[in-house]
Amino acid sequence: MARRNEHSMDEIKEMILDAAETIIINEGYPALTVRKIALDIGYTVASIYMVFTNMADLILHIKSNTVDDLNKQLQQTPNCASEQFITELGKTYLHFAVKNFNRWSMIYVADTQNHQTYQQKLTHLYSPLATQLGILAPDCSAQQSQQAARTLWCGIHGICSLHLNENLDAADIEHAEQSIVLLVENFIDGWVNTRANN
Amino acid sequence: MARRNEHSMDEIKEMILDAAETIIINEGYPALTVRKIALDIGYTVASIYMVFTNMADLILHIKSNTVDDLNKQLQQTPNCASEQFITELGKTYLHFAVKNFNRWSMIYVADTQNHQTYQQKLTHLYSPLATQLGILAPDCSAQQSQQAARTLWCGIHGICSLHLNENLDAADIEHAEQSIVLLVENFIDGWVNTRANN
DNA sequence: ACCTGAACACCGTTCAAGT
DNA sequence: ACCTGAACACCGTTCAAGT
Repeated sequence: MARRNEHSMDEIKEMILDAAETIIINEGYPALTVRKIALDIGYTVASIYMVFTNMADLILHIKSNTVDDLNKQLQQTPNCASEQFITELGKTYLHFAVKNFNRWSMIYVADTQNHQTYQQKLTHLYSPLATQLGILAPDCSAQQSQQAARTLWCGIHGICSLHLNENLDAADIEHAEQSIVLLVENFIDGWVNTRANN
Repeated sequence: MARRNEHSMDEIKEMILDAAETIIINEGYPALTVRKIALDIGYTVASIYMVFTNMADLILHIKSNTVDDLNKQLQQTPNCASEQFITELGKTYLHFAVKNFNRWSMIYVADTQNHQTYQQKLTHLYSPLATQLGILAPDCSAQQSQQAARTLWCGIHGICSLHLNENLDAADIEHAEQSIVLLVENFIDGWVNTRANN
């Protein structure tokens, strides 16, 4: 053994990330171990530390990839009138969470490694929401619509988080979706009314 | 050693829970280990398995105690007009989360051990909210106000969850509080308006 | 009956040594 | 330069054995 040179460092890095992602998808985040990754890619445990400083570093990369995937999905939401569009964004978020539950439930897990760039990615997720809220209340400042977007986004996330916490059967997903619709409709109703009365 | 008979089983159970809670408060959930608990109470690791079936069982007890404490705090929210009262409930939830961050951030962590009774405790937290929403919209059914309460509660939780995720400095707590106020006001505004128009 | 000590099968991380 | 094997310091859980 030693000095096989079968793969470049970048290739090994990719193999590790792929293997880790597969383990998470199939067996869940807690089942992820360096030893299992090493076994899957046919290298030793120590070789993983050639390309990642530690597990936290590896996990940050996976979380980052997940947020990228989520962002792409959100951007594919069909364009339509503001309120309907925001509801659709919420539904897209929910369905991503359901279909990618094990990966999704990791992205908000606190981590000492959570870089600024990662945090910015998370914040960027609801920027289309801010745009739409600005359109719905033209008199409000950019800061106000940004704040409202964050609030509503947190709300949507909270619904997904608590509804999917236990079991993700069809009935619970349906409830979550109805809850998102209710939240968005009432919030926007209040948001538009308050501006109109000023 | 062996057969000391210094403490009853119930006493040992209480000692374990106290020690575990202290570790969580001071060092965080990930720092909790059977070995650390055993060291703190002056018993062996194996003795913990005399009173708890496993770590998951122990943790469920701690989570349950936390939810009880949270519920007591919520019930002490001063009584006032419905909308204001709901806002105060949200603020109380936020401040409990801040003051008891390490314990609070555990209560929604999924667990195979999460019994029905525990889930019911979590659901019971927002029952006062349902009452108030019912008062605000007298024509709606109990099921509707229950659903609205869950939605709003999820929203409040989402705000706390995402705002306290990283750092809990004074500025971020202030932002979270403003966000809760914004969510509650707009949601209730929409909630009352929609009922009024029917 | 109460409690221990030691074992078992795991972890993440490191590093001298081999090619 | 690339990669390994073995060690280190941890985990949770179990159970025969001691008083």
